[in-house]
Amino acid sequence: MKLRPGTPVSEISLAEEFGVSRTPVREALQRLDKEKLVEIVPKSGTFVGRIPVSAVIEAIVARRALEVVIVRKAVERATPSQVLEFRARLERQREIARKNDLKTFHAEDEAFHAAFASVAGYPGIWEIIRTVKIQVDRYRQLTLPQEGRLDMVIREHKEIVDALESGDADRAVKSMEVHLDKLQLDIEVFGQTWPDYFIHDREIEGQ
Amino acid sequence: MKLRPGTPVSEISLAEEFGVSRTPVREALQRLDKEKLVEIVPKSGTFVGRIPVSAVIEAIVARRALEVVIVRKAVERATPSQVLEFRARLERQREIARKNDLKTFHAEDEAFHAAFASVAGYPGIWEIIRTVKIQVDRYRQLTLPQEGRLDMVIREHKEIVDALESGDADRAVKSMEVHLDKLQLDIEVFGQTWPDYFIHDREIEGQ
DNA sequence: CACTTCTTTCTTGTATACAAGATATATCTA
DNA sequence: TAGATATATCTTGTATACAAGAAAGAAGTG
Repeated sequence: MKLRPGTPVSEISLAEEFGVSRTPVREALQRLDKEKLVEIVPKSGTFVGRIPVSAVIEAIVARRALEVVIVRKAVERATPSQVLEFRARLERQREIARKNDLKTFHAEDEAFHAAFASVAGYPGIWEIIRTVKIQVDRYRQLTLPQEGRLDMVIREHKEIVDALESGDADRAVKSMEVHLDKLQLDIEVFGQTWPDYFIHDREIEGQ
Repeated sequence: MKLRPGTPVSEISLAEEFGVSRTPVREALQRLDKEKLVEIVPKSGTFVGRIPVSAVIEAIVARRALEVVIVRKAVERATPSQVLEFRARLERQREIARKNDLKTFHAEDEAFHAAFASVAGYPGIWEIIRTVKIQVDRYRQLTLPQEGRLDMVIREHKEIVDALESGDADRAVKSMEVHLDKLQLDIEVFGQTWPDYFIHDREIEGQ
């Protein structure tokens, strides 16, 4: 994890680093504040955002619900060429997994899911998912990557693509649910291990 | 509709109106820009956002998916006192409907749905719904309120609460789906009637 | 030594001046 | 008059100066 939650990030130091004034830095930080990636405390300082535990839980729930809708629509609209593109993606994932390149694999995984949203004609819904996913990804960066996880993910992806190709919407939805349910890890326990990195419901003010 | 889409809203005029400088106005406008409520064109001007047709369609789909999750969880977690609060809300809605106070009714309707999210323990998901809902609400302000619509809404609300009270999650979900499906109006036709108020997919750039 | 109080220094919040591009207007030219 | 061109004026983008509060440190006090 590059920047530990709670680490101060002052506007002026960022401005100097990027060679610009405080104004554009401020605007960028305000956007990040809204996405809960930083916490701006008036007259005090700006800090790398702690991960709101409840947000992670809700993000997983929300993502699941939205991806189910996406995959159902994708089955309805997918063309044969698009199905073949998914096959290509699966093969690419296998190649990346062989090299054990986690960073690239994560990017390709995200592209895989984004592709379903694109096929479904729901780019806006993917945008929502991408937003809530950020906190989940941040959380997952703290967990150790499990042995054989990549191959498991690819098998689940393949099952979804198989269902897509067969045109079986219910099966595709079921596969997607199975795939996404793997994200439900023991967050509460984890939040107690690195308490400073997380923020619990009670601490959240306003809004 | 108070401000017609496309109407220019300059930073300096807003600053004078509120008696502050451009800086805080800019920050507010940037937030609105992200929510697609205004469109900031660099070096040109800021305008009241046109309603992205595709966003409205996707918003309805996304909201439906998320509210289904919410209502299912709400049935699971609702306490008797919370059920009674919903009964009180229904009665209040009837009172407002009798006065034909559309503005208040809309606020109460939103509070009704927000209450389910609260009971479900998903305030963050409601925040997502609230965000996507904005464009839908803006669109609906352009449609004429239909005769007897309020009574219909209340009946649908009552059906959801009845299901909640009986603890029948599937029935509650079904009722919510029926309720929300009423939002699916003929958007495409409408977008052609007032073309300037809307923005179609092709016109959207970047982001 | 422990505690309180005051001062200094840091942070973000706001106002303002200037830069740069887009757009509308006026002017020139055929 | 019609069109093209140049100018003026508008907009947002950026830099900087100052204000106000928070936080950390120093100094005083028991």
